[in-house]
Amino acid sequence: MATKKKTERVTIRTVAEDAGVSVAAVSKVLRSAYGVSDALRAKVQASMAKLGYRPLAAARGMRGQTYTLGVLLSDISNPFFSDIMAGINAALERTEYQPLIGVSQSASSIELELIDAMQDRQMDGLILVAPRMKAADLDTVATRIPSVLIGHHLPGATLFDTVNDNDVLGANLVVKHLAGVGHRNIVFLSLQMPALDDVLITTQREIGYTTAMAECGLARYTQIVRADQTAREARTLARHLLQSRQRPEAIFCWTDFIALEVLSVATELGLSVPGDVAIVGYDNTRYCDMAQNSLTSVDQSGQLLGLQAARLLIERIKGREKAEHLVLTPRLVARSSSLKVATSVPGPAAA
Amino acid sequence: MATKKKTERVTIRTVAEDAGVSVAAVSKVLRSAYGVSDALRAKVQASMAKLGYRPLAAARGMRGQTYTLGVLLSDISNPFFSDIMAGINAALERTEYQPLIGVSQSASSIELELIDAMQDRQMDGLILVAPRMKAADLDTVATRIPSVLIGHHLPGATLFDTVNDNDVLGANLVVKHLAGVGHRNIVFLSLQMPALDDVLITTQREIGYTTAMAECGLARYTQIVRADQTAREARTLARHLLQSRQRPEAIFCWTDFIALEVLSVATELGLSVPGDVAIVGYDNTRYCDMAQNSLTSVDQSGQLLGLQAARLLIERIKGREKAEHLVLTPRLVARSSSLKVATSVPGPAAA
DNA sequence: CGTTCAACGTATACCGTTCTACATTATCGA
DNA sequence: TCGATAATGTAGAACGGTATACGTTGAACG
Repeated sequence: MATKKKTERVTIRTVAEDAGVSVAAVSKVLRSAYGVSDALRAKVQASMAKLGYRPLAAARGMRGQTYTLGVLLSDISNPFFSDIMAGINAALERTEYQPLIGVSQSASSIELELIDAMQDRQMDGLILVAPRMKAADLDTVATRIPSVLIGHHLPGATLFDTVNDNDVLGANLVVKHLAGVGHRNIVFLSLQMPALDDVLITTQREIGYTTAMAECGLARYTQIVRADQTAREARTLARHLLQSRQRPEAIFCWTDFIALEVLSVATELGLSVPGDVAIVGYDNTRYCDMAQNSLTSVDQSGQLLGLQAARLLIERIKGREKAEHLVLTPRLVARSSSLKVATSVPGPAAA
Repeated sequence: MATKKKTERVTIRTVAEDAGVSVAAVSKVLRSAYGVSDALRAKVQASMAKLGYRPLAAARGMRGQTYTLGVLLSDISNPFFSDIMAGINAALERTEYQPLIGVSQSASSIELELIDAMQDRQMDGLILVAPRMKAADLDTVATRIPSVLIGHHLPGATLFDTVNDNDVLGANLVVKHLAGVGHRNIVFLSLQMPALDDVLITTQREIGYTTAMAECGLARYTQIVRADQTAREARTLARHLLQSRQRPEAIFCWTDFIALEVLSVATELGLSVPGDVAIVGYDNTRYCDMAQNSLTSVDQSGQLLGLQAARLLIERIKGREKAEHLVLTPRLVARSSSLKVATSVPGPAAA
């Protein structure tokens, strides 16, 4: 009982001593490595349980793995990301891996710092959600740490895996739906980007929008406007659009949060939705289904995206070299914000 | 140039060699420890910059600090938490500390696992946001790792600091406001808890509600109903309340998200808000200000809470022993969801 | 009955820091 | 000029794991 020092930490050595085996044997059990008899394993596990031993991640990190995965989110306030996290957590539930989140606040400089920080902390793998950093930086990162990207279209990438929803199709569905209920002057409210880049989901959605408009014979109505992430700028832009002489018949927003702001501005201006203007969002977050919003949106199961990303990452950590690129299929959820007139047939309410 | 091994990692030794000093000297510079001349510091820093040296957290963790702080969130989908994170990030901006988030999904078992995981990873400090774990477990954690709790009322705690908003006052403001515009039958929609415990913010709000009702002479109208975190249960309960014979004149919800669900149900039932029923939320998240919601709420500056918590944590890591307990003051933001009749004077819209 | 070889264990170098204990100079007052 | 003291720098032992390189068995085989 009375050991010399007080509050002695339980290390692999303590366990070895208690079980009457070597340190290496304990380590083998821990890593479920080759060359351990059932008897020995049992003995060691008994000792570990008895002593309440927990391996120290820092020490493991010095030579092997840390069993920690880094998740890079640009902004936790977007409820879509919480779906992704739920999927990641579900996938890692029964594994030894622990996901830890870093928030980049949508700034590419912070993004890089954060990734460096994760690298310094010897993370075994990275899940990057809609990163904004340069392609070259991304490659650098991916060569050092197994990485999976969500919301980054680069099917030719060899250094990392990607998991995406088909954003071109998603935007396509929206335009077809709006055109189907008779709208022609459909504006796409997109995200302000430093440069148009095919890897970005917003660019993909712009492509889907433009293509679909052409396919519907509405090419001459094609109009893309862009605002940054802030509610403020989206509102200014929305106000401008809604008060202009030829007010759009429908505004399709790149993400739900922006659509909700547009809905707010329309309401303030005394416009009826969808009577005066139809509004559509993207991501089908929980707010869409609330009756005061009843926002048509595109469902892209964030949960599934997260789950698959985590699965791919584990595979990659375990040694897979060949890149995989998953593309899931979106689904339109029509609600009353986009139906033509008072023929409004709202989708079934939740609960 | 051509060293033996390829892609040699830049360690403290590489730097020492390059600068022509000892390893210990470099370490001293890193830690800005005592006994370094300006000349030496300059030399070392030049080498570090030249070689792009970054200290390995795992190695530091073996001996000293990891410069990593753990943030425990129950659920990232609540936008209030993103405000808290923004505050934490702001406070740590210019420091060496890196915050990493773990999500417990509101389950106290996961909560404990997560804290163990953070402990295994040698986090220097913990910020726990509205934890659900038992007091004893909390004490155990706090004795091992410097901890600050947000949204946990325990002004007598000696092992950790707390940062809170005055929830009793917040609920008080709401009741006074509602009573002021003539409501009497005010129901409080609270959170289902395993047991009533004064440390919980919801209990505090219940107390504030009950007290204020009594103070307003409305004791006989006092009614508290409780639902769990899910939208489903909140909706069921809301439907029940709104369809009952004596429908409440006002429903005060413990958090915005629930209030928005209640608003949704009310809208579905064809009730006018605030004409038929007033609705009030808590946290003043971004959704409150949207015109379709225009939800009266209590602002408790999550940003400030996060900022203060991070500040206190750093102090504690640096050695402060005496516990500090901050209580901030909430502010009511009245919007049209709670005004008596068509005299509705909506608050100024954003932007 | 020797040889081979898989199965099981062990000893120990090593990972990249921190930090104590100590060595070597300057600085300076008497 | 001589300690005494402060200032600066170094050597090297930890920290707690991992994983390589071996040593020892015992069973199977020819």
